[in-house]
Amino acid sequence: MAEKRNANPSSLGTSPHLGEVLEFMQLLWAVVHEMQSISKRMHAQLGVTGPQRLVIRILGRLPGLTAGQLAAVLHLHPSTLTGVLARLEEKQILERRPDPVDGRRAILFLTAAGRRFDALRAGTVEHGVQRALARLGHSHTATTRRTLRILLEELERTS
Amino acid sequence: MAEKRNANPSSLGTSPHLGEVLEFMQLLWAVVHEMQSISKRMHAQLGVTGPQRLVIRILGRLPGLTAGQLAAVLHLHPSTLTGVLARLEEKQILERRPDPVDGRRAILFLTAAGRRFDALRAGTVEHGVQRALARLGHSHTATTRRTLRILLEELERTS
DNA sequence: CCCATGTCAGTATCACTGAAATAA
DNA sequence: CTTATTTCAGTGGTACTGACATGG
Repeated sequence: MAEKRNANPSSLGTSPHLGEVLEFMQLLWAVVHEMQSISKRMHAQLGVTGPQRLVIRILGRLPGLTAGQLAAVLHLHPSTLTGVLARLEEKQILERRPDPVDGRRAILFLTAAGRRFDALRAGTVEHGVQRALARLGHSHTATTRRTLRILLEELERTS
Repeated sequence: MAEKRNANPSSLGTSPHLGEVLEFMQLLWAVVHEMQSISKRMHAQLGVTGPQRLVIRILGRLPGLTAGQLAAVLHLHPSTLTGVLARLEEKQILERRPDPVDGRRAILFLTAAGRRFDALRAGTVEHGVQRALARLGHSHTATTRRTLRILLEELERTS
């Protein structure tokens, strides 16, 4: 069964028949899919998904964010974030307190358990990204970041 | 402690407090999320999602693929592809014929309706990618493709 | 008998739309 | 009253694991 591991990738994985844009699409969706895949594995092994862990990491750096601010950082719809936060609160990873200044808002903090998740590295998406960045080197990393930002901008324009 | 941290709210999107890897993660998840978002909008407006359309585009170029081959091209688990194909078949976009050579296999073809979807451009993920690639230029496109491939490899190693 | 191909059932997260509740 | 913030209900697609049917 390990035999089926793309015996000849050059004919399928990078098929010359697909054309530049389509090949790029294939690659992009493969990355997207792989991120979701790892996210799924993380959930089975560690108990949190990729997006959930990103929330944890960001709150570790910026405690006391409101839900709306966090949604903006993540480019997420507020109603999507609600579900993510509910799952994290259920697992007692995150604490939601009412903002004393503005009662509509919730401000967000990690619990002690949350800080332990913040410190994890093995088996996370981040771990793979870290290796990729190391392999790319510092200048390529900056270039890639600019490229991703351009891609993101143009995707956001597709409305 | 009465430190006012309400610096530019716009600096949140590119916050300097996050660090290189975490910023990269944020950007990467933003791209992933935007792809899913557009996919959702496509489904509402055109009737097919992003992954479904990628299947259509690839089958348009390579008709007669088997399900297993297609799963390999897409880096998808066969059982995931089953659902995608079922939805496309239901919409009569795709036709599944038994392989005359090997009865376990199904070989896949677009219907006439499927070929119309293959020709669409407006409002698709591809359209945004195309604009981004045009903006990047040919040499940068090649660089980005290499970078994505490295990223994909390292992500796949996160098992 | 054993392996390969593919489907099916069950489970969970994400991502939206649209409406509603609450507070500024 | 109007606007802002967040939650809630409902819908659908993706992605797996593990079991299974069927053909080579």
